[in-house]
Amino acid sequence: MAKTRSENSAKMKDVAELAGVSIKTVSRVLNNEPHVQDKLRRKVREAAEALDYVPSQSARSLRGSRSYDINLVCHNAGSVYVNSIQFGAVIACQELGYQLSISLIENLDQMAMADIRHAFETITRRRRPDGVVLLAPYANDEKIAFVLDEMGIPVVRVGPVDLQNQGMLVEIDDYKASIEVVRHLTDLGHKRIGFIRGSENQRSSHVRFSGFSVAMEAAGLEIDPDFVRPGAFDFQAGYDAGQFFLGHANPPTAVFSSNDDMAAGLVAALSEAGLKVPEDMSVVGFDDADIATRMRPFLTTVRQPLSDLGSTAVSELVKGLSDSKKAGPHRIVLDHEFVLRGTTAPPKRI
Amino acid sequence: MAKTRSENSAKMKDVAELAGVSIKTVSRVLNNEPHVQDKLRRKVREAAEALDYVPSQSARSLRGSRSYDINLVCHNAGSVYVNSIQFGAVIACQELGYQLSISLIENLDQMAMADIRHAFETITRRRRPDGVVLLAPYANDEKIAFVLDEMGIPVVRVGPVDLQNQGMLVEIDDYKASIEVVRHLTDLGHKRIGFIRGSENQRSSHVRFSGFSVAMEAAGLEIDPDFVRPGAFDFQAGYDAGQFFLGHANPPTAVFSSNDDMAAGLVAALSEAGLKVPEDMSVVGFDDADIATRMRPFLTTVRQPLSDLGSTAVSELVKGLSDSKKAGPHRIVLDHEFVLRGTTAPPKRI
DNA sequence: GCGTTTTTTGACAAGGTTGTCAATATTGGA
DNA sequence: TCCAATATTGACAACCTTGTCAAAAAACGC
Repeated sequence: MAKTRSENSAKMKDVAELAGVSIKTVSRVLNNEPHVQDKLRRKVREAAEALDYVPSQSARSLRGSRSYDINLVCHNAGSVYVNSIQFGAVIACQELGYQLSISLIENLDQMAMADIRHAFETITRRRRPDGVVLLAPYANDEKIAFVLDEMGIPVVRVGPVDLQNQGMLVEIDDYKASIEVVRHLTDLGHKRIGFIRGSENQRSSHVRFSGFSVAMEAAGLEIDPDFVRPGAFDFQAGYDAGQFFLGHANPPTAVFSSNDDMAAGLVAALSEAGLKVPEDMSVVGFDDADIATRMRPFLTTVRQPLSDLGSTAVSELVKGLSDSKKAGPHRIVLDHEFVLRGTTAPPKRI
Repeated sequence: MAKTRSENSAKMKDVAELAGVSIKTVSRVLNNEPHVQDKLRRKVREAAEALDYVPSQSARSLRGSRSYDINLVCHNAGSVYVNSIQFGAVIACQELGYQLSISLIENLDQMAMADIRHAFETITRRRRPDGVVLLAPYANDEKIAFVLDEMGIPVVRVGPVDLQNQGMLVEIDDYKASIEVVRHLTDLGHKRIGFIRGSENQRSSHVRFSGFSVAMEAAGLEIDPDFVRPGAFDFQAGYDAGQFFLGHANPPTAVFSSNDDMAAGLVAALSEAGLKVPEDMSVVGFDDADIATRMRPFLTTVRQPLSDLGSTAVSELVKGLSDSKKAGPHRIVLDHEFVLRGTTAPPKRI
């Protein structure tokens, strides 16, 4: 079989000897600390390179204050939303010399404060991550925010949040995006516009709905309460909403769905009933998920730069760590993009 | 802001004092080592519980031979395949007290042996993972296998593999599943059956095709080379295949697609041209991905227990680690499931 | 030129665990 | 009952870094 594991990988001591300096100086150079002559700095770098030296994270994190580990806490590691953000986060971590680890927490709703604290303490103590990336819906959870703050762990939240809590936040402007969607529909001449909400425990559901409401009002249009359907961001909810509209005497001519999956469900329901999209009803989604271009016609939607959200979250976190002065409240808004495709057209009727 | 980071989390020393034993005994108990009286064992467990003790992974991995870290190496962290496996792996890791970290390697095809070795050495030395889970297409890569074996890192491969290399492997029986698919179609009366291949660099493409071929031959049916279309596991490839079949004078009455995404593309192409599935053409996919129940009609397909593949890979890896005797070559085959849905029916014509 | 401040460098301890090995307690055999 | 073998326990070193602090070197002020 293979050779025994450890091998003879170079240690800091070896680098120090080769460079003719003390171990501590090597440490300083490799951590980009000041107080080292440029000449020595170069020597050390060369020695490290020559020996193909890779520092031991275990030793680093045991002794030092950094673990070079960032923990991504999420709810469902199977969803496109989570996975795309995670993808960006992994890339950023690799570039910055960090390691991304994943933690799953389920059923948080039913957890008492003590359980939440326990869950995070376990995550945290096992391999004291330098920071935590908190994805929706946890990004907006007060209890988690409190526990993590209490533990002094830097956090970046991803997604819309309404916590008073200061801290770092990376998001897109869901509100503005929703307004653009409505404007697109009203520009086409729609007046009877429906809306499919997302999960009640996700802040984005509320923000998108509020953008929708405001834009409708700004356009001088009434919102028919019948046309605002509930949903949980899943295909079936969109399908159900479709069934409802099909049974309605005077359905909306356009529907804005809080996400693509539901929009696809809506379109499926309509198509099965023999209705044409966009001729009989215009549909707009949100996310630009895979399904937006797997359905026919392609879905008009709003693209969220999910992978950028993930990488930005990580790089902000890391940036905040090296700034000795704790980076204060901080909100980064990435650009979304309205993607005009085939599911929207002027209304046939009014 | 928050309290300072470290806090006063319990250490092994504290547990030892509370239990009235030596530190080493605590270590033994917590690692399930032999040579401890049951009475002491219980005492230590209670003390650890009372103090809410969580061991420091850094110290453990610095001193000991285990890092309690498992590294998942994959290519594209955005795909459903990868993400579902990863999901299972995270769950298993959490249960077993391990941490899952993710590494992305791109463009491996173009990497020289030295680069591959370097990439893995970096991954490996940073936080010496106890094992590596290698996903397709890397699971079948000779160079990676060689490098990891040389480094003495235990590996579990997930997916079909044709390496001579011994080692652990977790997969489903793609071959058998393909045969079942063909049998289903022939049972329905189909004789002219097409096939859409997957990426050439994925072993599963070849295995599924070979199952297809064998089953066709067993059924006494000819394979029309025209009906075997290329693909890369993506929606577009299926769509393209559909276009081809639409232009064919005498197209197949049924098509077996190497995965669901391509099957969906195929159905989309047919629907756009006004053909009905399954009436005009039966379609079978592979994977039981989300899209299988997002399209209409629902896709007949083969379910891969992806998340189970991930959790099994991790638990086998961990099992292999604790068996002092290196677990030898080892192949675990999980059950797949043929999922009969709406895209298959007897042929209208022969 | 000499004392003082500032910059650069290194010696040493410490971090929390596990491996080694010796010491002690227990068991078994005669 | 006593000695040998075995099972249990603990003392101590070691793992590889970084933080602390003091020493050495350089720069500065007069």
